[in-house]
Amino acid sequence: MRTKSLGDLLADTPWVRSLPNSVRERVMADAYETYHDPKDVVARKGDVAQSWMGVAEGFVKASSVVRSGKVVMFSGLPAGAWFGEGSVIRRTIRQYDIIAMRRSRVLHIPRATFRWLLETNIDFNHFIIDHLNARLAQFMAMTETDRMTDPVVKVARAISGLFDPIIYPGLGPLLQVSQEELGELAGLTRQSANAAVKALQAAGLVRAEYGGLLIMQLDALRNLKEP
DNA sequence: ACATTAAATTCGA
DNA sequence: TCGAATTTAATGT
Repeated sequence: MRTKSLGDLLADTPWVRSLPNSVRERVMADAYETYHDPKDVVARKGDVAQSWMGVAEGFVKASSVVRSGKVVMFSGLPAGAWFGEGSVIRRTIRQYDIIAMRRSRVLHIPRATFRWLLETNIDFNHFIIDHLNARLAQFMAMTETDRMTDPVVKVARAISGLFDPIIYPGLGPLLQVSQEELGELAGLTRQSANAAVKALQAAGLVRAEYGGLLIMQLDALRNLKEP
């Protein structure tokens, strides 16, 4: 796999691009990266947050294990996603486990640098506000979807939620998420997720591939309503 | 839960 | 380094 340098990756990141040169230099100097194999814990629930993180390559998830032992995935984080600002802003511990779902490369902006950006740069503040706002909307939609919709709509929302242009910019049309993972994301068993994928395929909205989905009609997935 | 198929990895030349 | 054999992962029912 061909890999870009840390500097190139940062230079291609939207919020970094909007920074003035002098500021960008410090960000580049302070940033570091980590690599993770599937199932690796990137950050553990309960740890003190040391950095704000971005997925450069791969796919990670934010999840929690509830008492029954069941895994609840709050959010799938594809390449391009930046996350964990909550714990960094509030100087508190992480609320979720961050786990790599496949081989992943994660960029880190140290807490001090992040806070300095927040305190000194207006453009960065705008970015963070938009980001938090988009995420809030996403979680509100998720709550709503959670209670009232049938499995096919749940899965459609889970998929389209991964393509939010503000939170996850620049994703290609093929989503490498297994049906098992899709089930975790949508709060369904793999079996129901499988049935839902079939239904979406029959409707021509996605194509099922081994280990992933080809997204055919993103808007239709977003707008899908209960039957 | 089980059977089938795809992909990834190992192993022998 | 090639391809067959084995193991692991994902899917369909």
